[in-house]
Amino acid sequence: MARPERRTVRDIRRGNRAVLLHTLYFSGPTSRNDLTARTGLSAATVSTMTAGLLGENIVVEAGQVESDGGRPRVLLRVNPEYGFAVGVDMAENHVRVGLFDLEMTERAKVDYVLRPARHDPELVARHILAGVEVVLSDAGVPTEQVLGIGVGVPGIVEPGPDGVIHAKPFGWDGVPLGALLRRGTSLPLYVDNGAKTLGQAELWFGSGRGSSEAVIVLLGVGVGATIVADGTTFRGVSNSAGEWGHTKIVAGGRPCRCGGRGCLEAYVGIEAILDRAGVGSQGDWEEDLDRLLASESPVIQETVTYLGVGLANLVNLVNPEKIVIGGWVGARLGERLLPEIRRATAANSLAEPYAATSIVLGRLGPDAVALGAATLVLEEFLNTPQVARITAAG
Amino acid sequence: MARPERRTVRDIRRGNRAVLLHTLYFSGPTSRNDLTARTGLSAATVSTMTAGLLGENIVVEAGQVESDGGRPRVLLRVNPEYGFAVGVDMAENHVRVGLFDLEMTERAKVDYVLRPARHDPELVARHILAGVEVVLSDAGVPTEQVLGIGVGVPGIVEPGPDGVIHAKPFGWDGVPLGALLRRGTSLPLYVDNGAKTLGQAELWFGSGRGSSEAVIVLLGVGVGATIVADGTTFRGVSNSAGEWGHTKIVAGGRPCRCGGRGCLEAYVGIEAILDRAGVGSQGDWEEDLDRLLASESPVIQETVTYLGVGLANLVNLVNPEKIVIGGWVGARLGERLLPEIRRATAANSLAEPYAATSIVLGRLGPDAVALGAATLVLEEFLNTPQVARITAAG
DNA sequence: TCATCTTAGTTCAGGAGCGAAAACAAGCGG
DNA sequence: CCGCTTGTTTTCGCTCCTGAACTAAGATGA
Repeated sequence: MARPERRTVRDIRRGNRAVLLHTLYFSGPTSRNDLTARTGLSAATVSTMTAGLLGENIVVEAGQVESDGGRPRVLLRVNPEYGFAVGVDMAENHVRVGLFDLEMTERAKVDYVLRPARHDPELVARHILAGVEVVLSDAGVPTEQVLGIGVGVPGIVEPGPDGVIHAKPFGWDGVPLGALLRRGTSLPLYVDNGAKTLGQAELWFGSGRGSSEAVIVLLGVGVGATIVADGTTFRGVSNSAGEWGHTKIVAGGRPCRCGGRGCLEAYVGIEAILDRAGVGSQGDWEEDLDRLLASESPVIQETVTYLGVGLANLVNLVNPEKIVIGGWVGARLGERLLPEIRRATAANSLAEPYAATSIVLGRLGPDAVALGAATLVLEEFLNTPQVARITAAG
Repeated sequence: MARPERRTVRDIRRGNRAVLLHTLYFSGPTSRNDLTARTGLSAATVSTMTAGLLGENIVVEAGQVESDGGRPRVLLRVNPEYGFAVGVDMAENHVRVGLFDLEMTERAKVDYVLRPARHDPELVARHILAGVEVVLSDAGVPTEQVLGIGVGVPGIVEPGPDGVIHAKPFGWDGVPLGALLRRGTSLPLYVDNGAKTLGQAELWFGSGRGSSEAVIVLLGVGVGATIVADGTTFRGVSNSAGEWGHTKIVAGGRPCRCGGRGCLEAYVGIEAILDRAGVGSQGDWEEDLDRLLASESPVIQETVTYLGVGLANLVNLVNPEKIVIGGWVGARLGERLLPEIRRATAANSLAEPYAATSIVLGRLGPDAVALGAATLVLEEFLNTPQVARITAAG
């Protein structure tokens, strides 16, 4: 049962401020006049509210545009330099730290290679904290201007302030990465599963843009998904919703590294694909996959079929408007096989939900995880724009 | 991306009124004093708001309770007779119409048997409309006091005002049942999938009570699910989310009546269970199932395993707090095999989400579909309590 | 019996919001 | 320089919620 919450008159203000900021952010330079139309707020409210935002330097003017014989419109936009967000992509073999302005333009970045089996939590945390220092000084951004740090990690992230991670293939079971990081910084921290941050990125800035019911799947070493319901990431009760890679598509089938059998990941994860093709996994996975795709191996068609089953299950269960295929394996497969993937999905879904879904490729490259992690910070900023933040600029 | 909506000061009133009504409804008789604590609203607001609700006869007094030496508390509750809701269960072989008061006590009901292959939409619509007449006159409730009619149907219901239904095994493809009904009544209509109305009933009044992240599965002739996210039924983009029965658990497996292969329903739907056991489906399904359960057939264990796979996929993908097993097949299986079902689910889920989920049996009997359909009306009433409804009583 | 205590519920003044409309601003055309 | 058009700000009235003062209603005990 839905349990609505009490509201007070101040919530209106906060809420409408968020509406205004969202609109301004996603519509780009907009006049006050346009804002009244787009938000449905009265001109009066837009006026006073924008005055406040301008005063706080959250919003800046962005030129004028002449109007049909009358007073020209003054364009406004979110000040991209009002604040910055750090996005961290912590993956199986590297830690990547990026600094983004509010328009999500990358201002600096730094990479650390993780030697296999060197996933010591302390070491990773040190890498991340060092990375933050580096990108800030490279870009000349003072810490006070950073709105927060988002971190995308493999595995399941418990809800709660400590950012506790469970990542089997990693050897992490209950590592409180958030707590480790908080020892080295007082900035707001957002730790989330990497598939979810990638999903967030594609949803806001990539192929998912504009959808409010969508699924973004990640095909890489691991297989995961972000389910978007009503415009926000669906997390379930303990933040692990979307573990698509370990749903079973062949009861009792191939063993999976999770310990189970018949998982989707045991068919369409990169290791599984190469293994099924009998390709030695000693070399470079990307090269191996490319060679396999270039060959006429029936394993390709099988992979497409299994992927179609997995996607069809999402179509039936989630009924999304859009499915975005992301991750580097997804990109390679999709590049050449998208029509076949669509056909395989159609063959395994119910007609009505399939007809309502469009299946597309992700648009963002390998940096999507870090970008999405930074987007967590942006999301918070747009939803609850501080009123009393002290700005250095201005 | 979440897109907040503009609010005006009047929305607060409406919203808080809904908060108050929800609290009153679900907490039963409650004093104003308690209401301030439970809702977080100030005593002043509760006072004026309840005065309004009392004046409109939506809320009535329900006795007093003495307080430790001071003025006794006056208890308030939603007036169960303020309005009534009709709930219709339209199934493969019957149409059942029930009249419920606001407390969801059944005041009258009537059944019509549908002869197989007599699913003429006009006929069904006539049954429903006749049924409404009958229950109203049986209970002596005038039409003006009816808040709406909810209808639970098999198959997929398109969003939109016409209640268009797609139900393959039924021979209905694009039947606008809502529009047909509207020709015979001007009451508000809510047409929804039967698995969803059952889910709604279990969520509000059955085993799902209090959960805001849950899945209610329906095991019967068909197999379906209601996914509850943030306290409300998750519908996807075209209202067909939750088609769990046709998700694939064995790629390329047994053929299903939907035309696909390897669907869950082709393993745990009643026809599939009996078929796999080699039981002739001529007799009564319920008897057949009971006999099968009493036997030592390995088909039972297989069924549990397949069901476990299906449930585990829900656990991994949805990460619910609770899974409620409903439907008559679900009840029979669960009665004897719940521990085995839990084990099978555990064996196929990731540890973290499984640990967060409790798997329980539904508590409502065979009338849950009709009750849930009526609950659609109730939900609307609680969320947007009319301000100017004309009441006969009072 | 009645003053006092305790808890419940109501009323009122004050502050915060929004919206409609009037006022003001800023170009354009003549 | 004067109207005209369009964009933005200000003014004013209304609604809402809240805290505090106030009233209501029973219990207690001298």
